[in-house]
Amino acid sequence: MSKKKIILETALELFSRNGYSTTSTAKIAKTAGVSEGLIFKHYENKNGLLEAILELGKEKGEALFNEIEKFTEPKEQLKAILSIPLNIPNNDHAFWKLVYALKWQADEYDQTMYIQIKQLVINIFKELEYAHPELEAEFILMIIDGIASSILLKGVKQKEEIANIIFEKYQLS
Amino acid sequence: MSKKKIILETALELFSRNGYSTTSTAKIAKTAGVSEGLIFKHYENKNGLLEAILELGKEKGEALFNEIEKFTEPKEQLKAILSIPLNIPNNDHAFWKLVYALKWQADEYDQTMYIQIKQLVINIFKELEYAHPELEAEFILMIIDGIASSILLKGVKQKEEIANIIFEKYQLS
DNA sequence: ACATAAAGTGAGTAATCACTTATAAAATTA
DNA sequence: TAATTTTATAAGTGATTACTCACTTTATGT
Repeated sequence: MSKKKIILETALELFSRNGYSTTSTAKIAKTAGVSEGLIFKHYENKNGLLEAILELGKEKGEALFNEIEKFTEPKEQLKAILSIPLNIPNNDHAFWKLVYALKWQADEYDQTMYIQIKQLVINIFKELEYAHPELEAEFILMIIDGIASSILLKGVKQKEEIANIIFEKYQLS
Repeated sequence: MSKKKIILETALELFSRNGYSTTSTAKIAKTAGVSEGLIFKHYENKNGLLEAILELGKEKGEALFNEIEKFTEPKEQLKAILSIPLNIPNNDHAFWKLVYALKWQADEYDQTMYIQIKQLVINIFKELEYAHPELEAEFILMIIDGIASSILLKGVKQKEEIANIIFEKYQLS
């Protein structure tokens, strides 16, 4: 693995575990086993390093989105969406924890992914002829965020059982 | 208001808006209109200042808890619990935003409030003869966290309508 | 009124911050 | 193989960090 990649992965790990602002470039360099200057050769500044990490994660989000659109039945799509936080791969754990933590720090954060998936959920509820598709979509995205937060922070043991409870409430089982 | 109190309120505001670690004691002093040294006279260090803020908020949590226990009917208690995030007073907004942000930074965070309220919800679901009271309790606390996060970060316009959607799903309306 | 304590200040402190620069080693190209 | 570019380092830079210290002002109790 190139030193450039090592820097990125080390930074992701440290940002995720200890927070962006409390992680110094000196710490990243030492942990990654490179000189501090190299960080600024490859990524022009600390924020550039963060953006490179987030850019890499965008592909993960889009892959997720495409996966859902494969399903034709709205109920199946809804099941897939509700299952997203329950199926976060261990590899992506650090990335999503960082994303969720950043929400609370930055003044503005990227909502394109949120808007995209919300529209998808609205359409699903329209097809299912719910009375208030927009509200139901907003609500379900809150639930998903709640589940994701719980998993990322505390770890949830009984993922299957939690999934069943949601599926029952939306008559998807 | 005493300068000690002004420091505390200024710090709460800045910690909440810009994050704990990115808020310097110099910035707090300047914003509060006091000398930087005074911060350390009243609160032994920066972390002590944070703890004083959180300590003050604990009472708010306990007051909330007592308010719920006043209800005798389990369904009414559940309604009250689900309404918590929807009824956060504007005054407490900064405090709760800080608490939620800190969850993602600190290695460990105080879970006593969570455990307390979880037990309350478990008992409610037992009384309502749900099949899996513990799981249902865990799930509903995830929902509450999701709603709270959404309100604190984005602000939710249609709080009433969101409340109705949840109440319908739990047959509380 | 006087002594003691508490509140408050402003100029320090060493350490750490993100970032730069000069220079060397390694890889690539001609 | 020689020239050139890329990768990497080590030792800096000024600015900012949390915190201290010597000192003054204000309040309090007898």
